[in-house]
Amino acid sequence: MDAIDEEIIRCVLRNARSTYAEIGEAAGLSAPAAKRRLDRLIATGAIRGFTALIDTQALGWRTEAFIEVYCKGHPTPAELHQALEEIPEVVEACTVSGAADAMLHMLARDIAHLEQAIQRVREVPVIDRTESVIVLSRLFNRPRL
Amino acid sequence: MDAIDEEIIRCVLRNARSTYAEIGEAAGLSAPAAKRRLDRLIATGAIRGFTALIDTQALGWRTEAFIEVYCKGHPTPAELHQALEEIPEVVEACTVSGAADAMLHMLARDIAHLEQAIQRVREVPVIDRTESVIVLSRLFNRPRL
DNA sequence: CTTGAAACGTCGCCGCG
DNA sequence: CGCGGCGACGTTTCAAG
Repeated sequence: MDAIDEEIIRCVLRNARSTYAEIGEAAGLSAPAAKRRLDRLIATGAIRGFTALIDTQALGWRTEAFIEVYCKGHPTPAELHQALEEIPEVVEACTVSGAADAMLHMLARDIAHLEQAIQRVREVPVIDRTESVIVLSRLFNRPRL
Repeated sequence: MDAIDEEIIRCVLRNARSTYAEIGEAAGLSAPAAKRRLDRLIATGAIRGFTALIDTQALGWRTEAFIEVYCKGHPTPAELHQALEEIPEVVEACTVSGAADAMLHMLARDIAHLEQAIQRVREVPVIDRTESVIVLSRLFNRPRL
């Protein structure tokens, strides 16, 4: 994990479909060397995968919300993980400090769909109640780093 | 935008570095046809780009937080956008319903770094105060859809 | 790092609905 | 006329030296 690896990460963060020659150029390496570095970053888990940035608006998923989750008792992170992963509208889930136990990021086609998905969250036995914050407009969403 | 395009999107969401032959196989198309579809999805903006999923833990960015932002007066989304985009630790920003005006998702190396970045957020003239929720553990983070 | 063979990206052309 | 398949050529990948 050195400056060259960071340069490679910056490159695939900007465009995951870069060729190894392009990655190598960005990092000052030949294409085969760039491939070995990238393969190693994937093998060690520093890079978890490659994905596309989808315009959810264009696909009709226009409704987004942050949901604060309050639990009954003290469920383990693993229990929450398992229960919430079953709900595809939950895009992101974290346990958090403060009054709430967890924070969810949810994505749905419309308000009706969101309501139905939140209903499924509330039906998780260990979850007591939720507090929703609806997203009005997404200002930006930066590729990390 | 039909079922074939959705299949292509699911494929590149799962692995943005898929070859056109793989994308085509997933969608029931030949490689050139898959490329034409993918190029069109990019051209129309349905696909905004391709990026890597980085294990931020492995790179020493271990501290994450959600920040509720309360503003003075009624700034436009554009004003907030411009001010917040200057702060690289702000990974995501949305205007929201409810008591707060905006919700930020921030990423930092450690608590000291986060504190310093939140300080910069507070120095934005239009921002009145912030409320931080520190992420304890990330349960999951799903590629959307 | 360089090499050479295999795989892939890319383009033009043609056929179909 | 848009859309998909096919074939061909230049480029990229990738393992061996």
